[in-house]
Amino acid sequence: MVEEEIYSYHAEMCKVFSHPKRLELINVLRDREVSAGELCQILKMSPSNLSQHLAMMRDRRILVSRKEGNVVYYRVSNHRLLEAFDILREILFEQIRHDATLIPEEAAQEEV
Amino acid sequence: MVEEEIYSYHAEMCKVFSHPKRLELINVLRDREVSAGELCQILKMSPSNLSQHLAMMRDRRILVSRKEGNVVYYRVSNHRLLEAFDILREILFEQIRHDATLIPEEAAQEEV
DNA sequence: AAGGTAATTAAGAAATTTATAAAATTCTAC
DNA sequence: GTAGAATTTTATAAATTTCTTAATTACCTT
Repeated sequence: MVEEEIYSYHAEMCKVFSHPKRLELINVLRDREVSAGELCQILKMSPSNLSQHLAMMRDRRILVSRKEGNVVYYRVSNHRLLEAFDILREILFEQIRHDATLIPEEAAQEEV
Repeated sequence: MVEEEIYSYHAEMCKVFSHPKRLELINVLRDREVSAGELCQILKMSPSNLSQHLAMMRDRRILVSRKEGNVVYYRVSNHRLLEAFDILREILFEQIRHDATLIPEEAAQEEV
């Protein structure tokens, strides 16, 4: 496999993280398996739209599913994904904290 | 800041990783500062296209720049980003290795 | 097998992202 | 200040992503 191809697959994988609802979904599945129907309610999305997001995440093997009767359960395929998720989220929080100190009123509050 | 908003920012940040050239760019900047012009050559991109990618990465504060004369140098703002980068890349490699063992010829080669 | 529920698929419109080409900006050196 | 190099910006066309609605599939219950 060529270097260039690897970056393409890597980018495809990262596209999973580039939508707020998909991030929320991953966070919901952090420590448990949840059915498509429950996910609809939790994420407040239409079954159809959710299903499309689930399909693309399954294609890229970020999620795996298990069918029980009529119900399909989803879970995260590899928990190291959540490490990456958390690192990026922490970096984001650092940025937000840093920005807060640049806003006079908020910086003043911190000094209290 | 609302939970929902955080996911949106988080997703915006992750969009940086969802393009193969941007990933390659981050990898080039892993351990050094490089000018826009050099990046053009290394990544084989037009100055204009590269500059647009650099701008969006700077907007999201994944990169920071420093100007010296009329040369602009770029570097990664936070090295923890590379931890996330590497975790995702490793997961990708695991997937590729796993797939290889499912292909008869390749699996046979591994047994040699 | 008929009806109901859960989930997926398909089709199409709207929004976003990406790449290319041309114009503009910034700085250096003469 | 004019010419030239490095970089950025603007405009726009092409490609991709996202969401909505409607149709379909899979499975359970009676």
